[in-house]
Amino acid sequence: MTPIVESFVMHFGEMGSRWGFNRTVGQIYALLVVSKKPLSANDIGDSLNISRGNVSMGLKELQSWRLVQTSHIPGDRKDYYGAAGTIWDMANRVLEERRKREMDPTLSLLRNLMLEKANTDGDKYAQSQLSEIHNLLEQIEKWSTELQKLKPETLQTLMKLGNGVSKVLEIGQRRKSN
Amino acid sequence: MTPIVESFVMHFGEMGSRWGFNRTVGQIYALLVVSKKPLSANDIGDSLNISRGNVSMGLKELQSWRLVQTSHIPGDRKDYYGAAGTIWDMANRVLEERRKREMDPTLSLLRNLMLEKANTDGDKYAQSQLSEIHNLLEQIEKWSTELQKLKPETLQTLMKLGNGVSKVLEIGQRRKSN
DNA sequence: TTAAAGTTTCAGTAATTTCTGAAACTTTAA
DNA sequence: TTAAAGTTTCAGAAATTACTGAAACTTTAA
Repeated sequence: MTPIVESFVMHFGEMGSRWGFNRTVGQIYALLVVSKKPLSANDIGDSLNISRGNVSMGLKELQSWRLVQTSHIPGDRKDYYGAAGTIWDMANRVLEERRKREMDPTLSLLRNLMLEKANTDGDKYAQSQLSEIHNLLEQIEKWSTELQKLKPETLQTLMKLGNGVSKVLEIGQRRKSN
Repeated sequence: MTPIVESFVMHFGEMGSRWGFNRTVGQIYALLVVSKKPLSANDIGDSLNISRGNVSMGLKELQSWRLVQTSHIPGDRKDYYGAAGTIWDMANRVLEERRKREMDPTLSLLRNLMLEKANTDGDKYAQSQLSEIHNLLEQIEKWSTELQKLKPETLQTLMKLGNGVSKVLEIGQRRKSN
């Protein structure tokens, strides 16, 4: 690894835990992203100095995130791995996976708790708070799911619009009420 | 704690690490959110069965996220803690803090690496990938910052619009080109 | 069908993160 | 000014999470 690649890979490793995967997984993915040609599991282990078993676990995890692609070389039984899709796809996958892990379990718990009978005054207050959180989370979840369905270009337009979005919204509102 | 409150608190503890803080911090915050009246550090420690020191650390952390509010009772020296702001504020704080922790360090590293001289062909490819990631992150960062500046109502309108946003955008586009 | 090449699993070890509890420090009523 | 009440800090213990390396398993060319 050249110094540039190495800093990038190490950084992704350190950030990994914040992004929802462990160090090794982050390093492997980073390495694949900056490698022009696909790498074998052994190549990866050698570059990163991690055990063969760990490489295998990491690749499995990345596959579950649909972030790697395998390819083959004729006459060679080895699997070769590369980063799947565009950077854009990557961001989508990460968001999606995080939604699943960070929001879905909470939404489901909140739904259950909202159905429980509140016996005390305290419980009534608690449930009202729970329901607020539930509504907010649900709205965010719905919205992010729908954003992901937009064509990347539309999303880019929207993002570039930034603050200006309120102006466009006003126009839309006006049209509606006319 | 009633069973409802307890499940909620425990769940927030478990989710904590995914949301960027540790178990205790999650539990404390959850407890404050569902408590009508502010609680003293001792109340919190007793309810959650965690050490006094740990409560103090947790509250400090929550304060750095600007998620708690202190209040006082006349003739009582103790600090009393409650959840700060609305649920909406909470979501904003969490997003903001996570942006800081999850994106800013990476953006800054990428900027540096893009300035490095690429000596090899591999490095050139790596840098081109880095720059793609950089651009995407920067766009997301800018956008999310601007979204946060919108009035909650505007944001709600936008969220409710969901997929329909593309229609409104088209209208906006048309107006522009006319 | 065999064996070489590759992949996966898993028990034990290492590293990291979190928590405790005691001690130090701070504040204020008397 | 004192001491009681409250708060903070921090070194070490406990719990959690990640990693290694060896062994088991799978695949396929010959």
